[in-house]
Formats: sequence, structure tokens, C-alpha cells
Amino acid sequence: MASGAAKVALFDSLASVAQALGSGRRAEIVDLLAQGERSVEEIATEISQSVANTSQHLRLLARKGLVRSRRDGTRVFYGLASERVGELWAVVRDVAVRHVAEVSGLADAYLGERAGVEQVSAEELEERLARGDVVLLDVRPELEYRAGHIAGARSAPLPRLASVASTLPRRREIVAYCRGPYCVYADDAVRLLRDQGLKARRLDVGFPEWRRAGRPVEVEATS
Amino acid sequence: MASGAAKVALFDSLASVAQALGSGRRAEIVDLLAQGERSVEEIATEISQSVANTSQHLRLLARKGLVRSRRDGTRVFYGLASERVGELWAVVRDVAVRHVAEVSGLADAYLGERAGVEQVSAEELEERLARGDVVLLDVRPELEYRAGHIAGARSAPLPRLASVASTLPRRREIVAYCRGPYCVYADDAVRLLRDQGLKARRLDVGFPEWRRAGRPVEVEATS
DNA sequence: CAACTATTCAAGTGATAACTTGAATATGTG
DNA sequence: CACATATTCAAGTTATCACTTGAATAGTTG
Repeated sequence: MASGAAKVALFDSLASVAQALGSGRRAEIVDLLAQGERSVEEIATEISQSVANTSQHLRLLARKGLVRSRRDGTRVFYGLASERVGELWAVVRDVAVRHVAEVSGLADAYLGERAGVEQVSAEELEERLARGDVVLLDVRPELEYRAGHIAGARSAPLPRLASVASTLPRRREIVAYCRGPYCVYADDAVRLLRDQGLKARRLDVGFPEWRRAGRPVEVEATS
Repeated sequence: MASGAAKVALFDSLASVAQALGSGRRAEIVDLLAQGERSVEEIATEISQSVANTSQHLRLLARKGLVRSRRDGTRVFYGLASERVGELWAVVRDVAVRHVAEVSGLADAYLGERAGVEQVSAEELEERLARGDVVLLDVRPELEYRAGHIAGARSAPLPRLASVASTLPRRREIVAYCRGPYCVYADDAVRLLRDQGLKARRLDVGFPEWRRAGRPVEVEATS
């Protein structure tokens, strides 16, 4: 039968979606876009690459259907094509954490020494929020907080965190969260807060994972 | 900060898991291993590649933690490292189907003209099985049926299907299933049965997806 | 232990990928 | 319409990948 070539073509096409996520730079892009739309220049800055190179990565992701673009005046904004793409990236990360030994070492190297940075699961956090038992800080840049945040969270971007810290109750526990499990902001925040003698832990996921799990959020009114 | 290099290394490592699935041949391998363990030679035959090349693909998948190997005498058997890897592959397929336009055309080319091959969802099938409303045929090779199959299914490998067909009731509907959504057996079976004037449809997924969804199965007793 | 089989390793080749540089395009502004 | 800005395209370089071929290794059998 002539199906040999057809089978190869089909699986090549299916695999090309995985291949699109198979570059560290494109993975960073998808991880970032899970927060929301960004312009090409913003993305380039965030991943420390030239604009031309970033644009090519974005075009490739768009060809594979993982992102979509929208022109607004002179800028082009890219975003994930669907929620499902964010889930795909989450599953990739999950398999990597479970099965690739080096990942946890590299995560420590990137996030900083994690001794002393304890984590809270989303489940536990939701329970304690319901009991009013905990102070929740969103330590991402304020624009991201405004676009959407966990219900009950207070915005405390890292540059302002030191001053916010002085207003926090010393007896209640503080939980910080940011973009995702591999986002440094929350780790930095927890270290800063603990240095000031506060009880602080980080949420083990970020805002996109929380929202995808269907847990309570507050999102920007669509104007 | 020196974290630039650490961030690159972390995301490269996470992305390498996706990259491992980013080759059509390795995707075929993972798709096949979702059925159960296979020796290197069996895998090579199934994906129409040389044994040496197949072995190298398998070693790479093993390095990335997606498969594990077990030596039995002179042969080495490979299998998925965990159920989670099967889910990862399913999510990749799902995103590809939703967002890559060419996939459905290539699927038609591989599976054959699909006009007339109607599908049944797992949900509908489970309901109708509970009502005893339908005859369910597992059209994979018999060894795979023996390793595990949908509860209530009868084994009817393609080579034997023609003779089985003559024993089937003409009034009840028949549903065929095989390895997965991109497995040709079920499509071939449905065409054969319909040519004989029987009412037949295919399940839109395969055995691994059915089992992962927690629907009723019968599995081989672990001796 | 020699012969055999299944698998893995090593070296080589052509194709593809990532990134750079510089030019081209598209949109908005004086 | 000249000019500025944001993005994309095209060409070129170096590294990596998929596959082949032939040899090496590990386990089994006479």
C-alpha cells in the first residue's frame, strides 16, 4: 500500500507542533504569552534576543498554530492561540519535572537557592483564602495584575515590595505568586519577606495555572 | 545578574522534552508504545526504519525520560516511562488537530477516504455499552487485545474480520476501535463491515485514551 | 568458547535550525 | 510626502539532526 508516505507526512505534521515548543527560546515565549498579549519588542527584551530573531520564532509559532497575532497601529501583538496551548506547555513542564533529573538542579540555579522558600499548593491556598487566613500578594508587574489576578490578591510588584512589607501583619502568613512555577519574582519576594521576619511562602504555580484550574479570579473588565 | 545563562539552561532543558516528540519518527514510536512494550526490532519494523536508527531514536527518548527500557534475554523492550507521557502525546495531537489546518487533510490521506466512516465518541459508546445496545469489536492484533481491551469488546483482528462479520447481528450497530485516532485498522474495519451491509462506526479514540479516561477496561492478569 | 542474534556505538553525509546583519515593508506623524 | 518606528524578509554562517554504514557489545545456544 502507498500509505507509508502518508503516514510519515501525518506524523511529521503532528510532531511539528511539539517541535515548535522544542526550542528553549520559543518555550520562553509561550511561557511569557501565557500571561497575555505582548508586542514583538517586549517579547524580544524578555527573552534577551534580537527583534529579528524573535520575530522569526514568533512567525514559526504562528505557522504551527500555537500563537496568533494582531496588528495595532505600528505594533504587532502576539498571544497564545488558545487556552489549550497553555495546557500543552504545562504538560511539557510537568513531564520534564517528573522525568528529567537535571531540571530541578537547573531550576534551583535559576530561581536562586531555594532552601527556605517553601511552597503552597493551589488547593491549600484556596482553602485558606476562603477562611481569610492568609495575605496574598501578586508580585508581578502592576500591568499584569490589572489584566487579571487571583481573587483577593493585592498587587505588590517587587520594586515596591519592601515598602509594602512594612504594612503587613506579622502574625498572619503571607503567600506570594507570580507568572508560573519558573518565575523568579515569587522566590525573590519570599526571601525578602522572610529577611524582614515575616512568615512567607510561595504558590507553587502561577496565575495562568490557577485560572485554568477554574479557581476564583478577578479579571479586567473588557472595555 | 548572572541569571541569564541559568534561565536559558532551564528553558532549554524543559524544551528538550518537547523536542524529543518533535520528530515524526519519534512521535510514531511514542504513539506505538502507548499500546504497550515493544522490542527494538518490532518498533523498527512498525515505523519502517533501520534498527540502528530506531535504536538511536529510542536512546534519545530514554535520555529525555519519555521511555524506559528493560532487557529480557537478548532483547530490549521499550515502553512509555509513565501514563503522563501518553497524555502529553495526546495533548500534542489535540493542539495539532485544532490549530494546524493541514492535519485533517493528511489524516484523510493516511486513513483513506473517510466519507462514510462515521465516528462515535467515547462518552456515547460507554452509555450504549451499558444499555447492551451495540456490538464492540477490537480490531487490533490479538496480542494487543489480550494485553488489555475495552470491557465487553470482542477481538476481531482485521485478517479475521471478514469471517467474524458473517456472525454479526444485522440489526444492532457495530463499533470498531483500535490503537488511537490515527490508527487505520478501525477505518478499514468500518469500510469492510459497511460493504457487507452492516451498520458500523468507529470509536474516535483508541484503547489508551479510553483507559486513561478511566472508562471500564479488562486487563491481562499480571502473572 | 565459538557461532548467532539483538542492540548499541562511532563516524560520515546531506539537510535543517538558530542566530546575525542589513535591507524591505507597513503604519503612523509632522 | 518626508521621516520615524515596529516588524518582517533574505542571505549567510555555524551548529545540530536524521539517517546510513560498518564495527563493537551483550546475551544465548550449541
